[in-house]
Formats: sequence, structure tokens, C-alpha cells
Amino acid sequence: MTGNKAVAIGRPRAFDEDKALGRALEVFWRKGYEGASIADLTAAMGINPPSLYAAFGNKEALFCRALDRYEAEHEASWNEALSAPTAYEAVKHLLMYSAASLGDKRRPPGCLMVQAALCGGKECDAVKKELDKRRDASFRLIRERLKRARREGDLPENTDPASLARYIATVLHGMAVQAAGGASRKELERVAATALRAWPE
Amino acid sequence: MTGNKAVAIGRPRAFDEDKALGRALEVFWRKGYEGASIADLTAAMGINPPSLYAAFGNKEALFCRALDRYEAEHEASWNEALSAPTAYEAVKHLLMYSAASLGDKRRPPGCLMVQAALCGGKECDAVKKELDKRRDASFRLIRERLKRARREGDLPENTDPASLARYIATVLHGMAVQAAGGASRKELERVAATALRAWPE
DNA sequence: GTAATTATTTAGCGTTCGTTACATATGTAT
DNA sequence: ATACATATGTAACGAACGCTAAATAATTAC
Repeated sequence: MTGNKAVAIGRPRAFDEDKALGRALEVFWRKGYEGASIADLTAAMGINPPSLYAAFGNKEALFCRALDRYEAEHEASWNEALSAPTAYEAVKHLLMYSAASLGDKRRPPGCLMVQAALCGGKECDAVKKELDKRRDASFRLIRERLKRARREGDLPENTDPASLARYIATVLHGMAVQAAGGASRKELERVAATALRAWPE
Repeated sequence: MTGNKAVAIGRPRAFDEDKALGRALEVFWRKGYEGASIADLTAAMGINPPSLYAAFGNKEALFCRALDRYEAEHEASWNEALSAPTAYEAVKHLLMYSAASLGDKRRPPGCLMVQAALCGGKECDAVKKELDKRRDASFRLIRERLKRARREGDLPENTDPASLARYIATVLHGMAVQAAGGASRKELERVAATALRAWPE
């Protein structure tokens, strides 16, 4: 919004927008969309409500910015995992990276995309849909990688890439639920290893 | 609370407590614990707030009663599934029953145990813990069935019942997330079938 | 300097939250 | 009939919700 211009006119922002967004992300991650109040957010961000609204618009827009940030933090690892030479390795790396990430005790437990708003009152219907859309985008990333694998003869001909991708996405979301309940990285890695045994052929 | 005594003194309750609880369950199921307001609940139950508080205590107690009801609705099917002669059949029936149940369009989508409060503000910490406890009870049901299977030689000796059970529970919770996003029974059954391919040996 | 522009603080807006006081209605016990 | 006990509807409580008006502070443009 307010420019990356070299010099902006008017009173300059007194807080670091990126850092504040990071704090907001942590709050949404721990408390969910509904559970995170403006008071929670402003306290964590170190600002007052008017500064939040001036910089980010409103609660929903701030949440979407936090979603963008969250995805950006994982994008590199996802791309690296999915670019493995074989589909099996790609999915294995994806599952193992997710186990490590979801079980990382230095950050909030679980997955923002899953737990921020699985359901809720009608005032968060839009957020629910947005999360569903982004989870579906992750599914499609996996599916496209598996489609490529089948074209390359890296998957049996009787294997449906979409079904296998749906299964992988399901395991990932299940791991997110386990993590939300406090599962450790080790436990999640065991789940991931077991899940990989369903690999075709 | 107020007795199942043949005749109770005082003004009799004007609403069907069981039916009202069923309506409350549906509201919590669709909106989650935080998202379900007392106004939502009383409207669905056809009563006023004082009647709700007199009959159920408060929002949290009502939610726990709804949890009991929810579990009771699935208990018979779980027991039936887990009493199958082999562990593989038991888990297969469990997954297939869950696919049908989670994808049933006549009821709210997803699983109350998963989506009612994966995270939230501190006022629903107790509810979060209660849900986690009950999910863990489901996990232990599966684990005990698999332990029995290993004692009976129905599982390979190098298979850890706890790890396999954790995997099954993870798939079930993942299916619940898919269902919350609108997945159909057919899709969930495909996921279940794929998940079963991870079965040991 | 003065004007213009933007950010910050304080304080509070209207609404909804979970919950309850109170008067009244409806039943049994005697 | 009177006393007692419980349920109900109305109405409202204090607190928290998301959000904003208004005054003030800090910067650039001229």
C-alpha cells in the first residue's frame, strides 16, 4: 500500500510492518481466526488498533496477509521436495519436511491452513472458503507432480494420480491434527513412514 | 440431573431435553465451540437462555453433553467394526464407516471431535483438552485392537501396533479435514482404500 | 517559516458475547 | 385453598467484540 518509494511524505510508520505481520501470524496460528481478537493481535504486534487498521485494512485482510506469509515460509521447501527426481522421493521429502515443520516446538503447533478455521460462525465463512481454496492448491501441486510422474513412467499405469494425491493430502492434514494435539516430530515421522508404505506397485 | 423419577414435583419441563440436545449438537458441529453462540443454540433448540442454563449448566457443559451424544451415535458402529475377525478387516470397516459417516450430506460435514476446537482463545482451552482426550481415546481403541491382533499372530512381529494405530488415527483425522472441505463419500472411500495399502507384510 | 500528508494515541462507538435477576406460570404435596 | 418447588419469558447485566472519530505528533514540500 504505502509505498516502497525511496522517500514517502507524511509521518513515517513507527513499527516494522513485516515484524508486526510475523507476530500476527503467530497469534492466528495459536488461536485461530475467531479466537484471535484485535486486542490479542495489537498486543502481540506492539501497536494500537488504528495503526493495525491503517496498515492492513481489517482483521480479515490481516489474516490473508498472514496466510501469504505462512505460505511463503514453506514455499521453498515444498518446491525443493517436489522437484526430487522421482515421485516417491518427492512425496517422501514432502511428508518428512511436514513432520519436522508441524512438530517444531519453537513455533505454534499444527498447521495454520487446517486449524485457523475448519468451521465457525457465518462471519468467518469467507475465511473458511479462502483456507479451503489454499488447501486445494496444495493438493493440486501434489497431483500435478504425480501426473508428471505418470507421463514419465514413474508411476504404474493403473495408478490414478489424483487419488494418490488426495491420499497424500489427507495424510498431511491428519498429521496437522496430530500436531495440534501435541504430537512430536518423531511421532509424525513414524506416521509419514507408515503412510509411504501405501505407495503403488 | 432433574430426575428420571416417575413423577417430579414442580413445573414440568416444556421441551424435550434429548431433542434439544440433538439440535445443540448440530450447531456445535457446524459452527464449532467458539462459533456457536448462545443465541444460535437457543434458537435451534427452541428455548430461551434461562431454560438452557437450568437444564445444562452452561455452554461448556452443554458442549460436553453434545460430545457424549456424538460419541454415542458412533459407538455401535465402531464396536461392530473393531470386532471383525481380523485386524485388517476391523480397520477396513472402521475407515469405510468413517468415510460414509463423514461424507453424509444429511448431517453437518466433518467430525465434531476434530473441528469443534482445534485451536482457539484461552476461554476454550478446557474444551480443546477435552477433545484431545477423546481423540486419544479413539486412538487407544484402535491400538488395543491391534495389540490383540499381534498377540493372535494376526500382525507381523516386526509391526508396532501403536505406530500402525497412530497412522490409522491420522488418516481418519485427515479424512475429517477433507470432509470439512466438502469431500464426498466416494472420495473419502478412495482415500480409505489407498490408506489400507500401507497394511504391513 | 507555512501547508500538506500521514501515523499515533486516546477514547469510545454500537454490537454481540455468555450469563443471570426477577416476576410469573405450572406442576405436586398437604 | 395454601404452601412449596421447578420452569419459563422478559429484560438486562458487565465484559469483550471489531472498528473508528478526533486530536495530536512527525515528517516532506514549498
